[in-house]
Amino acid sequence: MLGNDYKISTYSNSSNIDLKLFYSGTQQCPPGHSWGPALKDHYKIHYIHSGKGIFRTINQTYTLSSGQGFLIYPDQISSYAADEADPWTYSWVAFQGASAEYCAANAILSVEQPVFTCEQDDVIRSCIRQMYEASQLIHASSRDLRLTAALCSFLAVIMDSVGSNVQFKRFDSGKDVYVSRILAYTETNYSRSLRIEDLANELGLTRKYMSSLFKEAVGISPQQYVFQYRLNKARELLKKASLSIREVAYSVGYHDQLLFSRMFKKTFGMSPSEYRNNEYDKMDLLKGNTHEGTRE
DNA sequence: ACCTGCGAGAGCGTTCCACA
DNA sequence: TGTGGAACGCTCTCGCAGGT
Repeated sequence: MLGNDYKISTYSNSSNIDLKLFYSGTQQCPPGHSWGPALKDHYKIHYIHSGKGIFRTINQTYTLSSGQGFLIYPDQISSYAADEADPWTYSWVAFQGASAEYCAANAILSVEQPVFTCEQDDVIRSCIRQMYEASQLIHASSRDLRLTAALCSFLAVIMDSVGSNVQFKRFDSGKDVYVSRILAYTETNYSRSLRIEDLANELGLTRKYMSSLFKEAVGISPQQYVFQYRLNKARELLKKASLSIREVAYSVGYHDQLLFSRMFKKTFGMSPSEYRNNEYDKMDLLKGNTHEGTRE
């Protein structure tokens, strides 16, 4: 798996909507091997085992070598290229889901700061190997759990490493503890009726002060965050044919399907059923035009 | 089963200001 | 610097009616 040859694995563990592993692999790149400039519709982390190369975003160019990595954000133009003299060997992991952004933020990565250093090459290799081995399992349910577990391990290794050498802002000051508690509370209570006032009481703050703290740290108000979190969850749930629109609405905290449809359309420009039909059309296209193992 | 339009009330964010 | 009270305007939520 991780020798000089490369193998590519594509997965379809659709049962975990919080964090979904798309594909992963390892490649010893030929000199000058490049990708982009282009967009991706998911998160993708590259980790460099050896050699050198360049990663470019819209604002920055990074020269990277072994022990470093970079995160490509969805819908952000980027490109990368292996060095002509000393091309890199890297592993990549592509993922998506409602928790993906949260994981990126916890790894102290951002669109402005997408590069990290991680000295745990062996552990990273082990995680990639686990993903590959899990993908070979026959039973879909246990395979999906193991794929997600391997992805979580991979992200945890990066979080640990980045967190240990970072000079950026972390959730450890008094204010940020409040913010992280608000985030956690939202993510565990989004499916039931959730009042900002109650949340403020829970934290022992006034609604006004809590909102200002949250907005200062996250950039949007608590209500907006809950709103976006619910609708992103709904989008994932709508991809499941077995759930009716009413059930999806109820699952993400909207006890009124009518209100849910209205909010969904306001946010995404189409009704929940239109969104679902679009997703099915996309899946039909993919089934007809692609084949396993060719995504990188 | 699902979507749209409308109106009313409740909840929320923001601003200004004050206090410890 | 951290916190909160009052007030105001905006947005969300809810309920109803009607259409596809």
